[in-house]
Amino acid sequence: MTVDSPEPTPLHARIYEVVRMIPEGRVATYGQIAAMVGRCGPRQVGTALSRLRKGSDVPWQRIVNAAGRISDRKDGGPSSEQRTRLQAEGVVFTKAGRIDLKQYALSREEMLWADPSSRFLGDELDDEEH
DNA sequence: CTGATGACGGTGC
DNA sequence: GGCACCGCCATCA
Repeated sequence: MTVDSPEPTPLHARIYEVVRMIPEGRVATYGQIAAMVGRCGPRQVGTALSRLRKGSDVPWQRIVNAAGRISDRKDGGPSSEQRTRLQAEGVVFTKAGRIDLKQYALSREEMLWADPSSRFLGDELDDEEH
């Protein structure tokens, strides 16, 4: 191949690895992924996902923004494919087109799966509804 | 190296 | 709940 393969940077590879840990039927916010990966902001997560190649095994549809909404893409609107794929996993959208993060997003405990040693949750545990 | 960009988040109103 | 601003930071031209 004469063309150089768009090999993901180490950071992006790490992000993909974390995203793959999200169970089917659940979601995570860009911020959560960033916290789990560490040393990167939410934007890097979005950038990494935007660079995914079609047919990748990364469940990119499970990443939504902090508002529980599907982020708009450069093209303009939100990805309809993302919504379809999430609904196929059982994720329910509200009438306003939003996902109840309290119900579907990863809990603090679940975020530890990525890296138990990391203390991205430096704060005290509050009483999470649900 | 410098500047622009982007699938974002927190805060304030 | 919604909107405007600013901050963040790896990537890319």
